[in-house]
Amino acid sequence: MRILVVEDERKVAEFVGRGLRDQRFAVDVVNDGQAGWEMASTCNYDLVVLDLMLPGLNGLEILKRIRRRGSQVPVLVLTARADTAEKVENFEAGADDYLTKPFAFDELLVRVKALLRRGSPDRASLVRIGDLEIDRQKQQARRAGKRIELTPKEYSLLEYLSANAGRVISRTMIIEHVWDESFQGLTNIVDVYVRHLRSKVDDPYPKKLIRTVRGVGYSISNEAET
Amino acid sequence: MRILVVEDERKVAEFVGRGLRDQRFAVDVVNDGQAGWEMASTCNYDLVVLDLMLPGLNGLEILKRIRRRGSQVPVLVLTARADTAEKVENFEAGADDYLTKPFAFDELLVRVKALLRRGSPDRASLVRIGDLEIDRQKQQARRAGKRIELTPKEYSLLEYLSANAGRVISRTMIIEHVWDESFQGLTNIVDVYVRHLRSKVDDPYPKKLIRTVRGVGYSISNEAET
DNA sequence: AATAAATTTTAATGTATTTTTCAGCGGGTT
DNA sequence: AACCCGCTGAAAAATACATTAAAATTTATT
Repeated sequence: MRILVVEDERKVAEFVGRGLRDQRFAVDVVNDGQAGWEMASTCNYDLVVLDLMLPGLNGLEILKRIRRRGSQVPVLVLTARADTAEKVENFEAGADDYLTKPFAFDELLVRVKALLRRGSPDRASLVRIGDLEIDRQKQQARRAGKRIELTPKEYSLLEYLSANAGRVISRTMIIEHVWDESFQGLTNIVDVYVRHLRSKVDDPYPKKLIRTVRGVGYSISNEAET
Repeated sequence: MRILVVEDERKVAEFVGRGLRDQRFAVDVVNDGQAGWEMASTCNYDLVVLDLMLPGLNGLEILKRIRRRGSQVPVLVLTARADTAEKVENFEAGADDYLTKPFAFDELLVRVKALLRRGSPDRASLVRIGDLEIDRQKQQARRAGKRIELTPKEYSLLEYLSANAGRVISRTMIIEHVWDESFQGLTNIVDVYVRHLRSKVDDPYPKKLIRTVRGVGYSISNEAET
C-alpha cells in the first residue's frame, strides 16, 4: 500500500514517515509543494497525507489540482488551525478527512486505516484466492489453513497481487506500488521476489496460483488453465 | 499508566507530580496552557489533571478542544473557586470530575483512581496472559503465582503490551505510550527494555510470551505457534 | 549534603534475516 | 539456431534485532 506524505516540517515528516513504514506501508515523503504535486500526479498512491502550509505550492492548491484531474485518491489533510471556515474549504476542495496539528501518531494511523478501508470495497480485510487467504488486518497469509511466514516485502507483493486478483500486473506497476520511488534502474527484483513468493505460496502445493504472462507481467488467480 | 498534569503553580505541580509518581504512574507535568494542549493532543494519556487558571491558554479551552477531537480521556479539573455556575460549565465542557483548591493529595489520588477504574472496559484491572498476571491496581506482575520485580519503565512497557495482547505493536507506538515525546530520534531503547522484560518475564520459564515480529514490532500473547 | 544504589539511557558489538544484485541457465518463439 | 525473456541460486549489501557494558541520571540512604 503506497502513501505519499507532503509535509515541510522535517520533524513531523520524518515522524509520520517512520510510523507509517512501521506499519508496512510504502511511504514517499516530500518536503515542498512543488515536489508534492509532481509526485502526486505522476505516481499512483493509495493515499495522500497533505499538509496545507507548504513552501512552493499551497497544499489546498495541490488538492484542487488532484481533484481536477479526476483522481479519487483519499487525501488526509493536516492543518494547523481548525477554524470552521477552513474546514469547509478543505472538504469543498475534496479532502476526505483532516487532522489538526499537533496530533498523536495513533490518531493519524486510525484515520489512514479508515480512509484506506472505506476507499475501495475491493479492499476487504480478508481476501481469498482459492485456498489462499490474505488477512490484511493481521498482515499474514495462510494456505490450506496453514500459516505462511512472509517477510515484509513478500507480504506487500502478495497483498498487491491479490488486491488485483485475476488481472495481469506489469512489473512497472508492481515496483510502483510495492517498492518506493528509489527504484528506477534495470533490476529484476520483481522476478526475484515472485520467486520467493512462489517458493512459499505455490511450491508446496499442487495447484499453482501465481501465473507468469510472458511480456506483460504476473497475475494471481484461482482460475483453471486454458 | 500515563498521566498529564497541567498546572502553573510550580509548588502544586511538583507536589502532585511527585505524589503520582510515587504511585508508579508515568507523569508528565507542564506549566502553561499552550504546552498543556500540545502534550494532551500529541500523547496518549490515560488521564489528564487540568488546572483551569493557566497562563497562555485557558484550561477550559483545552478541555473543550480535547473533547472536540473526540478524545474520551478522563479529565480531572482543578479549580480555585467552586461556585455552581463554574461547576456546571466544567461538566458541560466534558470534565469527568473536579477538585477545589486547596486539596489534600489523598483526595486527588482517590479521584484519580476512581476515574481510571471506570475509565474504559478494556482497561480491566487484572489482565491475564497465560500464567502471567498483570495487576493494574497494584501495578505489579506475577507469573506462575510468583511475584516479578519490575522497575517502573519495565512495568509500563509490560502493561502497554498486555493491554494490546495478541496485537503486534510497533516501536513507534510503544515509544509514544511508554516514553514521552522527547524520544523521536534514533534510539534502541525499546529493544533494550524488551530485553530487560524478557529476562524477568520469559527467561526463567519454558513458554515464551513476548514475541518479536521482524520489521513490525513486538507482541505479547499466549497463542501457540502455527 | 554526600554517598551509594538503582534505574534509565546511550553506545558498541555481534548475529540473524531480509533485501538486492548478479551471472548463468533454460525454454519458448521467431 | 539465435534471440529474448524470464527463472533461479547464491553471494553481497543492507537492515533489523539481540545483547552487553558502560555512562548518565534519578532516587534512596546515611
